[in-house]
Amino acid sequence: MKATTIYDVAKEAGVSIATVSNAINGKGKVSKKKRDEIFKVMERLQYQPSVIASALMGKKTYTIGLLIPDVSNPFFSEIARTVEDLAHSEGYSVIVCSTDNKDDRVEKYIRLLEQKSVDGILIGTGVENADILTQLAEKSLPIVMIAREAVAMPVHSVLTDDFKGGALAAEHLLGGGHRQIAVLSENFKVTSSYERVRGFRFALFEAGIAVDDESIISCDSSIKDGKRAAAVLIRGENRPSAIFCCNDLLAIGALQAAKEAGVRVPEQLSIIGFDDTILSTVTNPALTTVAQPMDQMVKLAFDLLIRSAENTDEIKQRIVMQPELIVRESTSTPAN
Amino acid sequence: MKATTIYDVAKEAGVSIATVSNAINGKGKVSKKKRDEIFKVMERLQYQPSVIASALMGKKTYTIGLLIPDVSNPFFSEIARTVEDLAHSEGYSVIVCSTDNKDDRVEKYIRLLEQKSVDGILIGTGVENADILTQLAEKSLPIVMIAREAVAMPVHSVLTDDFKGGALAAEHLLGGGHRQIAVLSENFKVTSSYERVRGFRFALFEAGIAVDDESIISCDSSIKDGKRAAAVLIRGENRPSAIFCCNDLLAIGALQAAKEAGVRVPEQLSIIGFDDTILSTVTNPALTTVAQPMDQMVKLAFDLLIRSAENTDEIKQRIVMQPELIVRESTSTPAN
DNA sequence: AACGATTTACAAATCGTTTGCAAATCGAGC
DNA sequence: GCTCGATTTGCAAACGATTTGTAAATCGTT
Repeated sequence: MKATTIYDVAKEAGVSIATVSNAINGKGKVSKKKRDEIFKVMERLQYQPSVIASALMGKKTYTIGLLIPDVSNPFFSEIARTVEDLAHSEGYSVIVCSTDNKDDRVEKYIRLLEQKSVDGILIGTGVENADILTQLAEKSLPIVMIAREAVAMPVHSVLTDDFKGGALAAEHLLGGGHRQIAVLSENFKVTSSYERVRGFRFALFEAGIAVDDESIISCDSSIKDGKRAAAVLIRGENRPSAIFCCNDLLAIGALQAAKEAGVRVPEQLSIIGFDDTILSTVTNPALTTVAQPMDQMVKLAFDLLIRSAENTDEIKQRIVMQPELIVRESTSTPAN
Repeated sequence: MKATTIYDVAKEAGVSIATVSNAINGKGKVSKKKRDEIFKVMERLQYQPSVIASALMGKKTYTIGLLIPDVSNPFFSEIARTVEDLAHSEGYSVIVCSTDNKDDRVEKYIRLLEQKSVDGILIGTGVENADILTQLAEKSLPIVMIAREAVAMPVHSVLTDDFKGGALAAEHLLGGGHRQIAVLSENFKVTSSYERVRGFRFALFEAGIAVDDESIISCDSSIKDGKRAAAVLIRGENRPSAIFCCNDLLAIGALQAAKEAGVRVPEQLSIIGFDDTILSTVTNPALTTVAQPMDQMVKLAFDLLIRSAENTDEIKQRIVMQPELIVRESTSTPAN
């Protein structure tokens, strides 16, 4: 059975389609009597305007895209959920795209979203070449980067002060008396991780502590890889008394490596994560970590996205939020 | 700058739009010479056909909807990721909708997806009234339920034998010598949970063990609620030696309640979960749980969805998969 | 009753595709 | 060179909405 169209409603209500359209959108004047009649018919026929057709006439599609590395990663699935709630409350739907941080996927998905005429794209994954974003900007497709740096790109962005976050972690460890400290990082191409490590090292440097390069390991962002990398750190000849991990996944890997090696956390080894995902509350010991105010960030980013749909060529904003240290159980003063 | 349309390509290539369309879709015959010319122009102009316009002509939108209770819940975010990968590999995008198990949301989101002319909907959340599904079936909008029962509904479904899963958990606990057993369940309106509990109790019944009603608690599906509910069980006068939780979230709540009450898991209390999410590998002790073969299930469901788009009014299938017990560290023989 | 001033309703054009059918082109056979 | 199928191409009508300009209906005044 075909869906009912505006023609069916018009015929049934004895008016023209223009009048039905006006009644629905509250545009031109429609007498109360006809309007009531039209709504009654719409109700009876279960009429629902086709978003497709009205999008073709240049109206919005009420759909936005969300680009993230991986929805099944708790950090991003929490973002996705917040985006979704915000979006739905304003009548939008969201198409989720997991890029696995692969550049070609980023590009492919952006093209796809463009073809589908989304009203905007929220990007929470790294973007290599600014070209594609410039093209979209020219087509005035709103884009907002979230939790990722976007230097020299024609887009709004809202992110955390990752450098500061790294420093926060360093200060906490320093305060606990740690001197032998290692770092577990995601691939340095991920700017947020790079900044975190930079901030971390800077704070240590200021305190007169050096981190030798062998104690900084970078690997893929997964529990498994974190575990493997942490294992070599732990088995190494001068085992660190603390490990700073660029995200919670890596920190959990480290926790597992420690457990397997029989070293107790936090008594023999302190571990600190980043992101404050649900995972960090679930481990035992619970993970000390650095939190980003994600809900606020997402809200800001979403508003920016929707607003910039109306108000294009406005100056691109770069909003940076402050991270916060969340002390739980995985860190302490070193035993020695 | 406006996007390039099929007209631009046609004019530039010196042919009609019909020919361009044919060249793209490989429909009517187009001479090699013109086809090459057309593709060259498309390349040069960066032409991308508008999905909107072609959808209006009755073609597919290459978009599907995914209805789940909550993307930020690891069980569902893992499903979402699998769906997404499958979808993208076939050129589809997926709109994710979190329903929080609220009936009105389910209905609202389905209507929304319908308006947007998605090619199909994958439902992983409970649906109260079959009416709405019947309507969609009449409009021949393909629907597949996943991990949820759909009795008397005109849709395909692929799910786990939850009854069996519950029994598996019971047998494991029984094998460990437990006799004093409690159950932590999600709201019984969630059919999968209901079945799990039913299967669990049945297996105990067959072994001659009874679970008194006070030892079966149902609450919202979250760590916090699980913790609260488990706490009363643990503090109760005759503390169980084992708790069967209908999903991993509740099990983690139980784990936390135990930790807080100072009872050791699994020495003093065994806890078993359900779903085998990433969370169950992260806790300490790692969670014994019942796994559903989600990847397979999602693949099956997706294929059913896409295939039933072509082949409508085919008989509705109900595929049921077998659950598997995953023994980790949170269960053991009771201490007494 | 007739007038202009307002409302209200409508017909037609438009958005960017697909598609059935007619027109044009082509190659081959005589 | 002409005719006849076969093959390519293009025209024009959808698809389901929005929007604009204009005609018709309504209203209040005199």
